[in-house]
Amino acid sequence: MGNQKVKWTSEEEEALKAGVVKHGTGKWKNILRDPQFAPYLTNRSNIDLKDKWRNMSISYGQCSREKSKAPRVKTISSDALSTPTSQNISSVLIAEDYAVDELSRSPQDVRNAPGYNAMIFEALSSIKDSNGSNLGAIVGFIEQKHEVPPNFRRLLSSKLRRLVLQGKLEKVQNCYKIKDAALGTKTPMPKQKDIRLRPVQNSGLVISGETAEDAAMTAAYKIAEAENKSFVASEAVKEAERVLQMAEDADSVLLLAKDIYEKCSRGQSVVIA
DNA sequence: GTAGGGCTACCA
DNA sequence: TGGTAGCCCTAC
Repeated sequence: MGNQKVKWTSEEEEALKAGVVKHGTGKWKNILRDPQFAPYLTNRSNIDLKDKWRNMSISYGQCSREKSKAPRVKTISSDALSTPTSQNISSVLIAEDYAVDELSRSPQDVRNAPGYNAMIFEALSSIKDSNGSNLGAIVGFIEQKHEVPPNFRRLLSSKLRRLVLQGKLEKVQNCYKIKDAALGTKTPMPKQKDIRLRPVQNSGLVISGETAEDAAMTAAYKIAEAENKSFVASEAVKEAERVLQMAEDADSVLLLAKDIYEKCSRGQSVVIA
């Protein structure tokens, strides 16, 4: 509201990245004091550096499907980076390669997330706390049922505020609850049992007791949920295949070691290429 | 001094 | 409407 936002220049970003490589994450003051980077960061505070690094990290780890297995810049410990070695720096470079890979994804990939409104209503109606549910509880509930992006908490916070402004949710202290007026009207919690399709002449199907908008939203929610489950299942299969492959590799190595041991114990010489 | 959450301008 | 990013506040 009126506060001018100053975009980070590429020079500033490069200086920040290099500063993190040299000093480690969380050493924002040190980076600012470093004469190597200070000239590029004169307009930035240590808080700015922290926020920018957070945003960069979130952007790099954006795709939820990779979050459990791919290296993320944010996961590099500050201890490891505080004493920069070639190995540490290479970790950063690997992370940056990953970042480039992530950034090359279409923004559309990121935006094809399931309907958050539906998830929020689902969580609030399931938790059923008369005092409402706080952000953590809602995030926890949704995380249990859906794959969520790394920055989901921030997204959800924005979404909740918007719903409060729209009068669909009520915020009491730090807890959110569904406004009574919102219950049973628009943006309902999609429940399968509430959707009853009945055939009519000429037009195929209509939905009893619901508007077309409600039905569309419910359908979209269900599709998104199904796609989510399908994706999670396919990832689980891939992971299982990877583990199986690793087990087979380990077996091979074990057999080879056993073979070498037996030959050695018989006094034979073993040449390893 | 830093981390994390919230707010909000801005973009697609 | 969904999402991003910069700034601010507060707790530790």
